[in-house]
Amino acid sequence: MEIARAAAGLFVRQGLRATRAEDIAQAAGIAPRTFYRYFASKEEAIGPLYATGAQRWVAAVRAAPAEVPLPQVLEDAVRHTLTPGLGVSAASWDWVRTLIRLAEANPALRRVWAEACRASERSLAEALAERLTAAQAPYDADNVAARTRLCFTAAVASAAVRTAMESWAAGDGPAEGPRGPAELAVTNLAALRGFAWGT
Amino acid sequence: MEIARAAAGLFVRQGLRATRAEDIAQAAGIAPRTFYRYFASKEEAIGPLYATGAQRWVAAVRAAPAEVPLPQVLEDAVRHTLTPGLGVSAASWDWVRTLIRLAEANPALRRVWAEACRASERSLAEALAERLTAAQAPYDADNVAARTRLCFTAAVASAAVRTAMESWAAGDGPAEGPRGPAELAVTNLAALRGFAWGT
DNA sequence: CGCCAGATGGCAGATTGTGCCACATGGGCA
DNA sequence: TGCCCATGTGGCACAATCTGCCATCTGGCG
Repeated sequence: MEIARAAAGLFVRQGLRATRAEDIAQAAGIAPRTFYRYFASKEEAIGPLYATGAQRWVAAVRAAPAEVPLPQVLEDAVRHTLTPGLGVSAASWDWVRTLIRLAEANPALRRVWAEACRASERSLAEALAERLTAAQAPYDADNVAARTRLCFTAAVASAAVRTAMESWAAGDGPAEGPRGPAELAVTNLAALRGFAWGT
Repeated sequence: MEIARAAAGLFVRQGLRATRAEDIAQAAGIAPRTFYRYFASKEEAIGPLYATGAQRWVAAVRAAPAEVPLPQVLEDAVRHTLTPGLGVSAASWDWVRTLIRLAEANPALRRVWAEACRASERSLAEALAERLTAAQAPYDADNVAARTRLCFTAAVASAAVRTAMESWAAGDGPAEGPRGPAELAVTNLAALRGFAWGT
């Protein structure tokens, strides 16, 4: 994580191209060889920064009791994790915007971002599966149709947050208020009124 | 595209790790230097294979008249492009399954797949924007809320297809019939009955 | 024929990524 | 205390990946 911060700082300050893996290692106070023990490439170094926010969100979903209806759970999780001041400082949101823009601008980093989104989508799917079993609902992981439905639900929920983040980052609006990522995501979820969430 | 096929063949036959960029170049009958003129890395070489199917689908959506309701357009596009025999041979579907599994198994290739999905999602968003303007609907690309909604709609539709493909590829069912990718995708779209598609 | 634009590829070299082994640290155990 | 082992670290060499620069080829066009 220290490494990730060091990498992000260098990428922003001097560009992706101009920073070598060795530079990141030096900035993080480790040997180049050790850097490659943690990350397979220099781009991957900022992966953890992309992942943490999503992990908080999924954790919030997972922590919700199975009795609460899913749309409500998702909305609450969004409000609790994507709002400045709640665990994430306003300055951090500047970083988030910067990093997402960085990903937009660079193919190699965009892949890292895409992979992070995918990973969070997958862990959300697992969380949803747990909810189903917790609710005594019949869920057969071997059933192609059931699994597809679950993955699709996770993908839709995940996309609501992702597109909100990306749209917000592309513009220059504030991180809070009706144009902030949290409210944009909630709006997306609201558009899903009528979606068959799968009990 | 010849290059992509050559790369896929080598990746499947001898593994990603064991095939060097030079091998792909040789198999495709070009010089290593030329290979790098087309692709930034050896993994990227199979990107076109991931992209073509999605491009066909988006093209089908774009070709549909603006009068037809969007859910219907998406469903028709799915049936016309994801069904064996309609432009894509059954043998090709074996390749599709193999390539998706390859992506699942390898982080580097998974990123290429994720990037391809993302690219198709973006071009679908553009197609939807065109539909809106064609239908004389007010669409303001500078409006954060409007853009978010459009991107989200594209993401949801794209996810319906993507999760269908991935679920199908993960199992060993046939490429046609109710467990084929086309019907799985249609089922996903059906779950969106009630989704506010945005006129 | 001369010229140009675009595609190709040879070559050198910086950078990336990896296998192998050595060293340090710290905890458990006789 | 001395020994062993597990774990994290990093040096070193080397294969592989990319890139910049320039030479060559090819086809169209006046």
